[in-house]
Amino acid sequence: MATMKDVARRCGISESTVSHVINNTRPVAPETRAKILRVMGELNYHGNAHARRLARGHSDFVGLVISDIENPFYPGLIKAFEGAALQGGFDVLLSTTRYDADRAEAACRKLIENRAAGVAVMTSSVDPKLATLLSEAGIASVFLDAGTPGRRRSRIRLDFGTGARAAINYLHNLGHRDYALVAGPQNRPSHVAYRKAIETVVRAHRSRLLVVEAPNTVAGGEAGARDLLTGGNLPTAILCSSDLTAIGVIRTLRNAGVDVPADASVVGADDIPLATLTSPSLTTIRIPRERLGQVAFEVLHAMLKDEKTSRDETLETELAIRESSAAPRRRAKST
Amino acid sequence: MATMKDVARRCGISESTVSHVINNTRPVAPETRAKILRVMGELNYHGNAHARRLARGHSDFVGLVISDIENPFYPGLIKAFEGAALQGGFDVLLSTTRYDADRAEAACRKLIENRAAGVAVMTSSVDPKLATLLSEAGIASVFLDAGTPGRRRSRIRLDFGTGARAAINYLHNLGHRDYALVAGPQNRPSHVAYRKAIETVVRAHRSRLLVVEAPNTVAGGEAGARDLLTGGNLPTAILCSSDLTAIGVIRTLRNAGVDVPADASVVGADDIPLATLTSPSLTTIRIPRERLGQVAFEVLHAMLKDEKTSRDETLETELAIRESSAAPRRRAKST
DNA sequence: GGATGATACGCAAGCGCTTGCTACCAGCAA
DNA sequence: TTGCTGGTAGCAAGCGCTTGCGTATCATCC
Repeated sequence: MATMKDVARRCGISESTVSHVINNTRPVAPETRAKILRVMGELNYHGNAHARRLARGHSDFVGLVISDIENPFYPGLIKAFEGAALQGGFDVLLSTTRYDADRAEAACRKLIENRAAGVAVMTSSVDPKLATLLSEAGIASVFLDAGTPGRRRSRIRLDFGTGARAAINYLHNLGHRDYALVAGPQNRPSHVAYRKAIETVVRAHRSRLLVVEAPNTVAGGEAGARDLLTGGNLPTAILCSSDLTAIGVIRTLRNAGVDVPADASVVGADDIPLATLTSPSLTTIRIPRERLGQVAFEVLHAMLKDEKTSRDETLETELAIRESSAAPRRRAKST
Repeated sequence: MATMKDVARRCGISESTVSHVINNTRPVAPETRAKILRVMGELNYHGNAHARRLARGHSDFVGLVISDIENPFYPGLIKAFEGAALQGGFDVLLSTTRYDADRAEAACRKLIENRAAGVAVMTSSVDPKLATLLSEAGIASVFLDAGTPGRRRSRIRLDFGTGARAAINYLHNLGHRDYALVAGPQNRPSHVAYRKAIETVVRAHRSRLLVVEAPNTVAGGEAGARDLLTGGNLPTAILCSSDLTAIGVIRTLRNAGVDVPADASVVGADDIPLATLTSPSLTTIRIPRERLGQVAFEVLHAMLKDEKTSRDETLETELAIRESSAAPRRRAKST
């Protein structure tokens, strides 16, 4: 494969001029430039990114670490992050952890070895070790709902409170007083935060809240719903840790002869694309994943421009009202 | 950031020995090795991937080019490809084209500049230019349903025939004789192939087939269904170019008072994850996307091991039977 | 007519690693 | 003693590019 030296030789000029033409980094006589460009075509020259990055001493990579690309929450986030990165002149290096701490660490090491300019860790739970690892390598990083901002390290938090308040207010106005929460695994910070938000708001409304815990999947939702059904006295409104859980809940309720939303309202979380496609479509607490991806990059970018910067952003969740919620049949519509 | 030279100096030995310890590429005395390892820890040393790749003259990157990560067809493919690549000791560089030819070309250039060992182009349509570009750069490549295999270039084809035959046989046995196809945009090779497969099989059964064309989306399915409804005499079985289309079709039919599957059976294509989650869940012609991802890497891998190799694989589609199909109500169950 | 700026380019020292070649030192057989 | 061999490790030439510094040329201006 042709190198810059080949091009230079064939043009009868020095490598540096070729380099300057390629990078537009100092003026070059039009004829010289034209000749270089022509010869580059003739030799089918393609720059060597490794050599360039080595010589420059830094790369244009930003890392994005996620849990699992098959989790419908991520594609939108990735797309937004990638879009912002591309626009900012960066390439993204994507790593998946599959919810495995070792893989997460390996991913970070890989990013360090690639001298990524910055790394966004958007996994559902993060080992604090990672933050240290990246910090010690002097790489700017941003974490989702984890760690504390500091030197070259930022954080983005999801405020479940806004969405939770909107949801409970909405349900309350419909006449609901009796809630259940199918909470996700309580070893994931986001699920803890979500649960806490719901509990706080429900308590403020002096309503009842029954909490069951279940994996963050359709099957988990089914299991959670079975738990609720066997408990007797099904709450009229069921909040879920994710949309997948909500789908499982709805399916199980319907199979048990419970109509959704007439007998029970079900509210999901995330607002994954499929939430609009199910029937009934899902009322859900929306996590702004596109915004999250975009902000993640912006935060990194800001940290790159100013070494001292560190940010602590908060993104609000909101309620998307669709068909899976309605006024309860069992209960009167006033306090 | 500490370099190999720093480590070597601090150990009082040469760089080459450090390198050999890191790569396990020649025996080193145990004490020396231990010392090096210790010092690497002390200095917080992380190898420089750029320098390594430059020195080695090749990278361990394989490229994966896809259309749009938000298309639910891709995540499973990506995951399988990545899994296989990781196992094979490669890192994957993911690029998305957003269905844009310019971006596709830019992606390939980027991969060339990164001296990717191989590139899998799994976009829904590919510009032949890309194949040339990669070939001329001497990079092994594999394309989905495009181009012809050749020097350092392979192909994977989807055989829609198997799935189409299974679907029509199944529907025929249920008593269907009157079909519609909501075909995707006929400028995409895969949609052309799919349509052709369906047409061939239906003709062999001497049944009727009405074809309408619509975008490959939920909205497209809705439009397609409206076309069918206004045509009067709705066919009893409707095949769709994708699962999203099928969802749109079902939704529109139901809104028009047509019961699925009692009045009309609807069959999707792809078998995206959500196909099991809708109600009714989707009978669909399954594209083995995990297998596709895995085979794509294997084909590349084979080409890397043997420069002369070129492969032409065919992957069969199959029928996944779920709730959106049943015997037609309108028509007797015999010929 | 020499000083002065532009303008256009070459030189060469890296960037941090890999790797073929060579060197040294036992230990041992001839 | 000489010559091998096996175990260790150093030397130095790259890999292909970037970039600070320096130089040559030439029109311009008192």
